[in-house]
Amino acid sequence: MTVRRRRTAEEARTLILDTGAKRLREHGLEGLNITGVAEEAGISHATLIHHFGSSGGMRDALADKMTRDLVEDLVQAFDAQIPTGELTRRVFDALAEGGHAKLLAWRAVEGERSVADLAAVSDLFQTLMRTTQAALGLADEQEVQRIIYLVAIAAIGYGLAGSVLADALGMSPQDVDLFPEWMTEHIALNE
Amino acid sequence: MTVRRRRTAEEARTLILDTGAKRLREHGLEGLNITGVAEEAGISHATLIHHFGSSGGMRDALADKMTRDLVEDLVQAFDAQIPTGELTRRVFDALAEGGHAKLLAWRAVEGERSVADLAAVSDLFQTLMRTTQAALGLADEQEVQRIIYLVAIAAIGYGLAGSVLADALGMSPQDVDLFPEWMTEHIALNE
DNA sequence: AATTCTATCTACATCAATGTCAATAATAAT
DNA sequence: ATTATTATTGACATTGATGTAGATAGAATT
Repeated sequence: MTVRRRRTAEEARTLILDTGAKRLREHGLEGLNITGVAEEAGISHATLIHHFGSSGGMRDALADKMTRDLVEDLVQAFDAQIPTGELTRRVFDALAEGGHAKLLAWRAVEGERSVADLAAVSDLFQTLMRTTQAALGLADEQEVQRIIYLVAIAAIGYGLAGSVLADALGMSPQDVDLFPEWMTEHIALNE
Repeated sequence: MTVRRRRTAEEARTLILDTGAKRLREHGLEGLNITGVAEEAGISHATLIHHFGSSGGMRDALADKMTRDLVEDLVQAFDAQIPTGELTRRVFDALAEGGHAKLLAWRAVEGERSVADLAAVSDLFQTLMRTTQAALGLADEQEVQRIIYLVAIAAIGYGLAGSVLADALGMSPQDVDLFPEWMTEHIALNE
């Protein structure tokens, strides 16, 4: 009766996951029900189940996709030949935007799986170890490891609660904006 | 017919919220349904609604309670006369344990309200500004502010993904354990 | 002992979300 | 053209969670 738009399976999956990511950003975890996602995507919920098997299947696929996106963003931030201050800023920005921090929060609060399941994350850290070691001219591997760890956890905290904490502290937007550069100088010069 | 245990309203609310906190820790957000909480608390779900009005009412009350607990833990960490390295460790520990990080993740992923709504958090930061300024002997208020901000976001990231990231980085347990002290020295000496 | 208060329960009603199934239609292949 | 494939849908069944209402039973007060 009605005209049906028939997508390839790939297109359909992409449409659904994009809609899911949007709803996670805008409505939180409650937005990730197949009924709501299907409605916003303009398809029936049965179609959604057809492509992902179940509600949980969709969420797992979404988490995988978002994790890949996050790692991709980070890799891109590291690829460029840029000063370490700018690099720190990019990592912070990567975590703060696009719902990446919400992805981490989501997986943390659910408990089961986590972002670091992905082998790409470990690879990323390996690359980062070498890059940082070269950039900072540090011989001490443990020192490099700790600095990366610090930047990583700080970036996550920043993405998750950075703006809220800045408000509570009474930091000006300029201060927040300059924070990554300040942090880089502050922690790197001390060697 | 059956024997009924009749608690005071206060006792009942405490029982319910404690059970809710436990379920959040062990089962994630899905554990926070009134049916499940009531069952684990050994009461009927109607009783739960009687005390909190609705499912959302219970969750709000739980978030409030957990926020108060978190602030209380932090205040306690700051009260003692201890070296700043130990202080950083306590902040990190406070965030990592007791589901505090999960509370933050939960509120972040839901979006609406946030921990910093509580006036106590701002008060906490005011106190902390003075304490830190005195302890580090720093005159520059902005510098103090940035250091506190750094410790705060790092502690949150640590509580949320610290162990997972440490694994991905290949850090030894000892390294993770010594990290707060290292961080304190590293960021404070540079002035 | 009688009365009041209200925490607690059982039973019921409702609603939303998940998942199944068979039919349909768009596209590709023959 | 015919056939095969499968993305898509509407209708239905099921389940679980939320909330309501009236009855019941502890505990305090009078």
